Amino acid sequence: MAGSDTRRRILDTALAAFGRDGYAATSLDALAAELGVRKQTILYWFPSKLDLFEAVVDDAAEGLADAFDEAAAGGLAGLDQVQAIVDRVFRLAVHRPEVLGLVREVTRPESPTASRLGARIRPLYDRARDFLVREMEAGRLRRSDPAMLLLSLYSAVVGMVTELEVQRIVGFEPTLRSTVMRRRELMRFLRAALAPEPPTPAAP
Amino acid sequence: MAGSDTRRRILDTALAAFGRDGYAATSLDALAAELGVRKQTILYWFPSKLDLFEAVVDDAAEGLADAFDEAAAGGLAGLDQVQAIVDRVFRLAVHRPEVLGLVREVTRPESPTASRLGARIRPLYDRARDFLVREMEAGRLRRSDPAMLLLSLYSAVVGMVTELEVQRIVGFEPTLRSTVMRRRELMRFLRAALAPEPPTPAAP
DNA sequence: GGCAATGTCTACCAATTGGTAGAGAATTTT
DNA sequence: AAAATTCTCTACCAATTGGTAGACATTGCC
Repeated sequence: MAGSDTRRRILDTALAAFGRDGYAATSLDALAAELGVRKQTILYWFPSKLDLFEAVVDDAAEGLADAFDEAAAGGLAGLDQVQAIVDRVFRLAVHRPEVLGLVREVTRPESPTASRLGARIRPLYDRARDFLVREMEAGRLRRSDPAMLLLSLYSAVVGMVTELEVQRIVGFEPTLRSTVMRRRELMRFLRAALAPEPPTPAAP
Repeated sequence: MAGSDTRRRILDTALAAFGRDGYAATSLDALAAELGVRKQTILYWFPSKLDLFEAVVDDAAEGLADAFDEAAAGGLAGLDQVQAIVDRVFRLAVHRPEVLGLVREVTRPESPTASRLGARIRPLYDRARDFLVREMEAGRLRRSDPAMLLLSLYSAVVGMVTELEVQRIVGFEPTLRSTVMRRRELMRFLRAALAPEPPTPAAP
């Protein structure tokens, strides 16, 4: 069963390449060269480039779901749970940046694979939404439209994690240290935005 | 001077195409067909595809700078100024979504044009940073690392504006109405995160 | 009218693309 | 050991890619 190992290696390398360079800029030949294998071997395991891409998307979605499951397993509440998820996504971003790069690639307007990722991610979205509603009703998070809030969170987290180049432009070399700082600052930002309103302080 | 009009049309169409489909997925032939012209006409005005792309990036950077200038011209302070800029970026995103799509394309890891956009955007960044520092010192914005804060803002705004597909996945059809809602919700988010701390309310 | 500059075109080209056909190992099954 | 299955390979291919060379038209200038 050395073959199934090949399949796994193709998926991993393809995820990295698609996530880094995008679908169009990744050629099967280049991928094969990186794998030390012929292009036809790839086409044996995946009948076409698009099929490969879809398999990669499924694979990445699974990875994301696992990460979320792990972060949600602690059964935390309110901002602590939010923090746990942010931490987990950051960790994913550090040692597998391709995954989030791929998300960015798939969520391109008019991408035919978008709905595929959507279907895989939908359960995560529903769970997150339910969580937010519950926590808002319990008064542990500030009240607001949960769907909108999720978009804000998604944008802030993925953006912060993904836009490495923007950070470089702005003068942050993405070291491990700066990543820790980024995560801390992001959490401060999120805490400020999400903390329940204080019980109407006396007017100044 | 019909030629200079052609040049302009090429830039506009290329911006739309690069911003929508990305650099690699945009072929000169397709671009030419969309323009009703032969590929060689494009190569007459821009010596190579990369040259065209760089010109497009410069063009987009100019558009962004103009938008910021316009939003900053009012000389507002604190959250009002932030809101004015967010409004302006949203307006840009509604009637020229390609521009932000291009930003996303350029800020891909290892993109050779990233530094180009960076150089063009740098003055904007410096101005924004100065503004934030000033407003924090004046007590009109919550104190925090201005560079980090800018990244948070950038991520939240661009993310919210760009990730149309994510929104579709999540069930938001991007109508004009929903865009207004998104902007409102984002501003609520930002206000909560940026408003100066209230003068320590009495402990509950 | 002649002439030079400008702009768009036709005709190619070499390289690369995703993909097909099928040979030849290696491994498993019988 | 023979046969069948599984896997990777070589050999091609048609289409598309970015780009070159140069003909042809149009325009403004003298």
